[in-house]
Amino acid sequence: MIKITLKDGSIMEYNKGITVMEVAESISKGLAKNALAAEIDGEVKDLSFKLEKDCSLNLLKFEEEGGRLAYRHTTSHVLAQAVKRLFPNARLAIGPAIENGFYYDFDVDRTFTPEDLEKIENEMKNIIKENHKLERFTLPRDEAIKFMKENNEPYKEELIRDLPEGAEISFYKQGEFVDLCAGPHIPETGKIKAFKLTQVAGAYWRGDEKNKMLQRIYGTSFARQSDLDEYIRRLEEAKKRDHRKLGRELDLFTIMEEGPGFPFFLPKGMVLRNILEDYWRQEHKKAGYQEIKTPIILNEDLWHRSGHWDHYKENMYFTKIDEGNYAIKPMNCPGGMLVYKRRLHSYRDLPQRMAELGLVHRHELSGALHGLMRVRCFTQDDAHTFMLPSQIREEIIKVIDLIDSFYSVFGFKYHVELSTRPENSMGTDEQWEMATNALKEALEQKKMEYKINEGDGAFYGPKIDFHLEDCIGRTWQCGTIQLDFQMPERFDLTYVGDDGEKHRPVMIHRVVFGSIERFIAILTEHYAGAFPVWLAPVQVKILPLVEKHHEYVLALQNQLEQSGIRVETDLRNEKIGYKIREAQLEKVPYMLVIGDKEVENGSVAVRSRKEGDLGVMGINEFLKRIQEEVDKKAN
RNA sequence: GCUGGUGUAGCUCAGCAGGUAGAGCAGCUGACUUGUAAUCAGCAGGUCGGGGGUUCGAUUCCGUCCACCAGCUCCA
Repeated sequence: MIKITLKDGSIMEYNKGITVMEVAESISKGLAKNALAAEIDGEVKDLSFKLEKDCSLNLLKFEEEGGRLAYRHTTSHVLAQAVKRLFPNARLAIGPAIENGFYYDFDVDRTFTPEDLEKIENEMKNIIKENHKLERFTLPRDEAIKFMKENNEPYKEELIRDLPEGAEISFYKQGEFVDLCAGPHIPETGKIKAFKLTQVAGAYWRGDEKNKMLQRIYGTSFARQSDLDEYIRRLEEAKKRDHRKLGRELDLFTIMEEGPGFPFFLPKGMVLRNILEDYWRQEHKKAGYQEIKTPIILNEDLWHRSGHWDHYKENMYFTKIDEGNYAIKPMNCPGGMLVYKRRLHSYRDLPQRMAELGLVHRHELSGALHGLMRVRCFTQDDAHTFMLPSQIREEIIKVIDLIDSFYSVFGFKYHVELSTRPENSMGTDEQWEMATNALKEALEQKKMEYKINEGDGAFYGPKIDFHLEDCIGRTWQCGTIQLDFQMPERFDLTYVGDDGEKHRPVMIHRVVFGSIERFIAILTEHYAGAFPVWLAPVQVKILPLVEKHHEYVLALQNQLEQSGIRVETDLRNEKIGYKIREAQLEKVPYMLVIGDKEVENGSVAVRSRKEGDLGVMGINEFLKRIQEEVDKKAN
């Protein structure tokens, strides 16, 4: 007998060798029906897994990540099986479950068309109806390679060859289809209730652009048809929030053919941008930062000294001035170094925090450009802090707190990643270890959960990245904190210690918004263009009923503007419904309807974008209301 | 940059087996003087992404360049 600890803490006894499925059946019929996989001592396994010793067991349904991944992973196998039936020449690459679905990469001579997808979907339905059992088996390495050779699957063969020594090589068989796979999977194909193939795209074998481009079919699956429908509806909803569409409709910014990746900010976008920058300046002043501005073009020699020439040249633009070679800055740090170096510093003056809203230019691949999210010039809300080694942790924590205070104003959720030393980086292992540990310690002291991104750091140091979500769940890196021992070395930065000797300061690079452009894009999608009053480019729109009210309206506009409110008036000769409709579509937070009654007793009829008609109130009452909302930065 | 797709009026889109284009909204003009999401009428608006080739003739066919979209790669 073995003892099995269930999720609720109860301990059950079973015969050794019992399968997970049998345990599930013994607990309840419903559970057995809905269970897709199981977590056994923390590892996700198939339901057919045999329990041989005491363990903890947590049955996973679609609602649990482990169950969901197994379900979608099996759907991807069904996709591969259908493709092999319809296109026997297709070679299989990989087919994992991903965040909102799954994909499978194929090497095929022809390109899949939408009609092909439809045919594949139909074949998948057949496979589901045929209800094949998924059977797991393992092979020793040489047999596994032989097996894949016989099946003419060169990509699978390569995968097996790259598996570490001693790794178990497992396969899953469903009907005539066998795939190399670590699993886990759901017991049979018939359990898949609702799926859809969503798109085809190219993808490099192993994500390396030097390798062959394969064809990737994306899809998703759900335990219920209604959930799939809801997912599709959400995607459509998200399209309406796309900042590129809203940016045009709300006249915030534009990107023209004449400047791919170089956005133009229009008057309304500038209002938003300036509010963000004003707020940023105010908060940074409070947090002990001084502001500087460094030039956009600097001599090429500087970039040799900083290491950018060796590590970042591909992304930089260059120019010539009077026969001299110059570079357009892709980062603000070298300029910041020069500012620090302009004079001697005492240990008493550290930490010194120098902030800069710096416009940087980077050559991004044309295919990577994406509205304001991915551009070729953007403004970083940068800062470089120079400090004593003993001040590192405290400074990092201060930055973490500052970033958190910004994001919470907008109600953003974020997650944090720690990126470690990349290939082709500067410095010694000791320096990197020290820097990485300092970041870790700060995160741990803050009790923050974080994911580690091996090899994803900057070339000069490790970093903590803050990722925000956009409207369709993609995450974008915004804030980052990077610890740097290299630049101070390269630029021979010093401070004078209490011993009267020169010492090397440590530096951090950090941004809060990341890029003002990207942050505005995320804000736009987050609010679906309906910015809260404190951010709205136009806060109030005054709508006179007819011409005789214009005089009152203009005086009212003046009064509100004197109080710092951003106001527009609609003096056109149109019906009130028409003016309201337009203001509503422009997502203006407040509309003031002005007719005879309002003119007579000096009031305004207030309509809120969110709540509709709020009734008549005095001008001062309205002013108080809106000013309070602005002061609170209400969302 | 790579793979696939797209490019027609300010916006959303129709059209063309090859004979130089049309709608709605927006704009302008006029009428209407209006109480919480579209008043009516008229007018104007386009080298059909750029430059080539085939053709008597190309917005339509072919190749090329540019831009955009999705994904890959890369990143704030």
